[in-house]
Amino acid sequence: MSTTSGKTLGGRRAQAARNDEVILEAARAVFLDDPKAPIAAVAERAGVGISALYRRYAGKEDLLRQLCHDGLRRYVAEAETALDEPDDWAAFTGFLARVVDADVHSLTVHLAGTFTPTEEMGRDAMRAGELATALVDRAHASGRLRPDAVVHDLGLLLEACAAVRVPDPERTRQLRRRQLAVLLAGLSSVPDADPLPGPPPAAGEFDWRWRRRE
Amino acid sequence: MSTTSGKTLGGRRAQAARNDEVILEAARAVFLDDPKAPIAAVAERAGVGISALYRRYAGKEDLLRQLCHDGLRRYVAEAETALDEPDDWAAFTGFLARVVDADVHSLTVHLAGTFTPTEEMGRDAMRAGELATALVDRAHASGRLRPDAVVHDLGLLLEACAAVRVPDPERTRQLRRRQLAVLLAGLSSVPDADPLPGPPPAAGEFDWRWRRRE
DNA sequence: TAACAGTGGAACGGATTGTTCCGCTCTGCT
DNA sequence: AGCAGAGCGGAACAATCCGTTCCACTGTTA
Repeated sequence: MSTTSGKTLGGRRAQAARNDEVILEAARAVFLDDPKAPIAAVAERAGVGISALYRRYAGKEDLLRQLCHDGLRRYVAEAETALDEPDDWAAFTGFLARVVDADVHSLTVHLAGTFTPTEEMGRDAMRAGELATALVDRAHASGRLRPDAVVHDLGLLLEACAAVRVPDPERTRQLRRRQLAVLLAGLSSVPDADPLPGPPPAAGEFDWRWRRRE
Repeated sequence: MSTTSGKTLGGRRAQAARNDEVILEAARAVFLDDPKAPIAAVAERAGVGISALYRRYAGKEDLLRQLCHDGLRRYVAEAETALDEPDDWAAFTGFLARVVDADVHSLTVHLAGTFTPTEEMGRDAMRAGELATALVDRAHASGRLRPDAVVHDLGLLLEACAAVRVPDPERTRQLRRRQLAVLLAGLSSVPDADPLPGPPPAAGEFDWRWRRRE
């Protein structure tokens, strides 16, 4: 299976191209499960040698950064998709459901601090914040979101869902959906509800992970 | 400051007795923050040498086990206290608030798997389960808890609250209270609510941590 | 068939950490 | 007063883990 030159690659090249995918997928799975897993675990899971990894990424930090950036882009993409939805409340809940399903939170927040971020990531993170605010504003406008909920309550909510984790991934997804349902019910407007306690979560309070830890 | 013999200990003995407390407190603080912190971190935080630790505990595992067991007993004690409360719903919410404030969840579930448990811990864990069930039953009886909530939803709830963590402990407590308020609102009965999705959390699904991991 | 991209995996060096050990201090008792 | 030893600090040790490098090998491409 060889071509003299050009597009459809056979044999070795194809295998290499496929490895690009396999490795990224393995890395995602492994680091989602444990943010400080050894890099060898990724190679093992991908069914490749360590060289195959180092051929593609300068080091562990590089891999983590790319993974995290991908997650961030996914978050932005889902938010943009959601903003196309005409129904304000459905846009809000649909966005959250998709972000929770994709475990974007573990990919972004939980990986932060393990690498030095790029400028572009900073820009994307800012954009993510704006989009989230827009979604929350619309949810407020719909009257279905309780008035004392703020944008940064999303951080709490996503953290809560990401914290649910059992060995089986599919079961994890189900339980997270349940958790999300409870949280959304709790964030819904009801006639005579006690206001949420304490100063609401503020801007910088969840970014502390981004400032290098270990 | 010396006594010929007897009860009020002065000097060295007193210091040692005080260290018992100081060390346990330091261990609690350190391991709550990071379940796999090095044992030296505990000594440093307590302001003592490593010897002071090894004089009291056979090893790291011993310390962790004791810490976890203490947490378990605290859980049981709070549950028993709650069951004395006449108001069913107040008993339920009060229990959760105290358990969340004391961060009992991090002390028990998050430390499990780092040591081999004793039989007594097994018994206490079982008792904890019974008490929790009693509290949930009473909450159901009060009509304030949505009918499709089950005991093991408490596991989800506690996990969600324990997941909230910022550098400042007091602020962490505030944010957890807020999270708890949202979750309790979500678990409250409302006339025409969609049922919670998915198979509800079941008995063995959160005990998986107790079966040794790393 | 010669060069080489792509790879597997052993090997290395540095870092981390649980535990032991030794010497010191200060107490409690005679 | 003086001694035996409880209590302690912290260096030292051994084991482990992990990121990265390196080299031999394989199949492909030209």
